[in-house]
Amino acid sequence: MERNTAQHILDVAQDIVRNRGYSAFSYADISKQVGIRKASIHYHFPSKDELVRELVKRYREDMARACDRIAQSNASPDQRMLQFAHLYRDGLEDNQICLCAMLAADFAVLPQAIQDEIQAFFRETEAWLTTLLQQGCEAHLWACQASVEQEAKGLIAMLQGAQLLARSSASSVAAFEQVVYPLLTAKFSNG
Amino acid sequence: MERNTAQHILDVAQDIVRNRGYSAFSYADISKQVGIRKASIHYHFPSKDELVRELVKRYREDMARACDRIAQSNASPDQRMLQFAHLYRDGLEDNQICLCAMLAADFAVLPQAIQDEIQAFFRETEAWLTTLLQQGCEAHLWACQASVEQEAKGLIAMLQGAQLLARSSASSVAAFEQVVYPLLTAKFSNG
DNA sequence: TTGACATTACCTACTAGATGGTAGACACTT
DNA sequence: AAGTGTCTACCATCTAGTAGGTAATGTCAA
Repeated sequence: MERNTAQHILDVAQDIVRNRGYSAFSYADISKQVGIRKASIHYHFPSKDELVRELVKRYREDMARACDRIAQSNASPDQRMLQFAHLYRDGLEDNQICLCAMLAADFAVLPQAIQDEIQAFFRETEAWLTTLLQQGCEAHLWACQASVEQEAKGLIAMLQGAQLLARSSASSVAAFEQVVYPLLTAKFSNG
Repeated sequence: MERNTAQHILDVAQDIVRNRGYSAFSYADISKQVGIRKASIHYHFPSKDELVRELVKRYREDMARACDRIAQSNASPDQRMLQFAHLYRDGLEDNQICLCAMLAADFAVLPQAIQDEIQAFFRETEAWLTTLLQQGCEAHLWACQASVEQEAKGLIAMLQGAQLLARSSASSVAAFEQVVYPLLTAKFSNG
């Protein structure tokens, strides 16, 4: 049925991890949802750690692609900022938070290789957002109070935090939007 | 040896949960660190869910007390804001994030009773910070761009997010401080 | 003061079920 | 014949939770 079982496994694993965290997901869960036996998952991913490492790697690449798409659109910096925020909102529709935010919470129980992937993810995202902020500053669309790097870190912290807190709300998406969008348009709007 | 074993169990459990999350902590872990047998923990807390529910309840009360202490000090609103931020920084010294932020990540696997406690925690914290922001506005120490409530939600999101992301850094405390304090003093400082 | 009973706080020993992972057989394609 | 992808059946280990016993302490009436 599935053309590519390995990808299907990763899809399901991603759903579960983003929803319940690293420690609360098991091969049995994946097995049920993918429709193959537990042992067959080990054929594609020898160990749980391997699986999650590849999962984060893929997620990192997906995020990079999504950011590239925003950067290559001919939208204005402030519109790009909104599109970037959308990336964080979208997952909440299925009560999912950013994979790497979830794994940052589980950081203490992760093997080194996965920790490295997560750090790389945040480094890349910060770098991308820093560039965008810089562009907006240079176009005199907004002014940065602190350094551009700090502002980028702060923004990502706010987005990830809003996402995290939103899921304890009855309607996650609405909670996220009510916090993030007013603050964002107040700061990064050309009126 | 321990005067109050129940409190000792909660102390250890809090350490573990704030560090590794809900799903990655077990009665065996507590047993080792407290120095009593697994079965004895069940004497004090009949089930894992009971234990965590009481844990969150106690944490919520502790947080309320800490906020009260700040509110009753005769510091200025901007100094109070910094003291509030300190609450989030302090845990990071032992690589611990806010208990309720961790449990917000694990939200999907928690029983209803614990979910309710967590929601109550965030509601209370938001209400407290809203009051502080309002006081600063009225004293003309700062201006709120969005509504005071939204600003409070955004601030807590930023603090929780910064805490979460900081733990994937080599030196968590420094990472947190570098993000939070410049932004905070830029926004809420009377110069 | 003493004997009877209850309570507290722990223990050992156990259960059923879940966990990640392995061994080896079985089709099916190339 | 070789490789691919799946299966059944199994393993050791860990999980929360239970049953039942034990020693120490408290309570209270005769």
